[in-house]
Amino acid sequence: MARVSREEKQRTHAAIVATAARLFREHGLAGVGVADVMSAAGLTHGGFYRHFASKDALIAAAFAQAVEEATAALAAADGAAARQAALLRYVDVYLSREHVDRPSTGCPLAALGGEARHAAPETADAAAAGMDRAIARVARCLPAGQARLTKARCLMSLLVGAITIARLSRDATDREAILAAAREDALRIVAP
Amino acid sequence: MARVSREEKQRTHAAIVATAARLFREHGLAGVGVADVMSAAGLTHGGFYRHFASKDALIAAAFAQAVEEATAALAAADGAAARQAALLRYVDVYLSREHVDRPSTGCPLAALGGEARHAAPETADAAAAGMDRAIARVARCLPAGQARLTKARCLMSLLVGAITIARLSRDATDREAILAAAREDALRIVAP
DNA sequence: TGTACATCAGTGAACGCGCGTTCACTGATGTAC
DNA sequence: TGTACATCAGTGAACGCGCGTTCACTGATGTAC
Repeated sequence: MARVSREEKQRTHAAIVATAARLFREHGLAGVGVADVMSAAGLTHGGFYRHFASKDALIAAAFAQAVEEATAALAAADGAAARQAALLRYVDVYLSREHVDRPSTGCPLAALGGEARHAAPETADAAAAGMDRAIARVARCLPAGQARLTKARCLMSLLVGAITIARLSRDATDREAILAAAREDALRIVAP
Repeated sequence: MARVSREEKQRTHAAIVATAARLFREHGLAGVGVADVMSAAGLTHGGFYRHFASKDALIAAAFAQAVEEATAALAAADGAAARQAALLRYVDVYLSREHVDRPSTGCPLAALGGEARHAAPETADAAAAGMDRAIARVARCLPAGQARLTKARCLMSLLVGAITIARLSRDATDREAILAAAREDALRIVAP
């Protein structure tokens, strides 16, 4: 194939990021190569550097994109009631069996938070910004006033840790128990 | 150098595991090579396979060793008062700035929990067993009866998540705030 | 207890594979006249 | 509006490096007599 139009390039760019966001969350940063992402997006690896300066730049973009998607519903909620409902749903989806079983479409903080520390500065920066954004969006959906940000930090810690631990478990009953335990405490924070 | 005595081999073995446990927690599983571990232990990489069948076998051993060390104080506490004190101290040390800054001697669940999922089955098994052991040891130090295991699962989730998130943050004040938020909730679980 | 021999922990070079990155090339897109 | 030329998205081969693993070798340890 040869040169494609500007819009086509933008579509290709978006497809690479979306594919990367999925694959990195599923197999980890070290477990996915540039060629893997490109071929999964239906391209050859040579063209990658027309879109990104390095694998780390792709990781940074994929991480930001994944955070954006995972918290979009929180940001979209308008009005006190809608916000609380959005947050309750967020917690419910977060602490679900589906989220444990399918990291590829879930929270990137839980899937990649540990690894991001060891990546290039730009990736670590993207991870830090994504984490801040996620916490801010959770905080936005908590009742105004009294320690909103503190509650959001606490809730996010609980959610990320619960999924991390549940994914490590080899026993389905234990995984459910971990989710249930976290759900109980999460609701105590969200809807006291 | 040539063949060494059996005791010397045991000492070498222990040194390799200890060095690996430190380096893996600090730089991640993919960030540390067999040669890195061996040279940090004062050896050459060729001898590695007299001790382990593969890098994954080393990771499994290092993970188990790290869990053992990180939770030894909990297992050693004897009597109701000593157990509660041990758990309070565990939470305090866990949610400290030092733990955020120095993963190399801290909890392997927080440092490697995310990555372990992508490793070989034996490594994932070691991680699962280590997680179970940590939760069991925390549960053992909670007041007997009422939902001990549930509380332990919830507490462990909170701790692992808080450190994961705090380590992502690029702002020292935010890191402290995350720890403080988690500490508050942790104490509500441990000493209601 | 002493001696001869087998074992094997540790060494350092080498192998082989994967992967990030580069590059010459193609031909459609975009632009200047 | 049409034409000539420059640009550049995507291709596929190749490069180079790192790293897990293997291997021949050394010489002290361990063992059999």
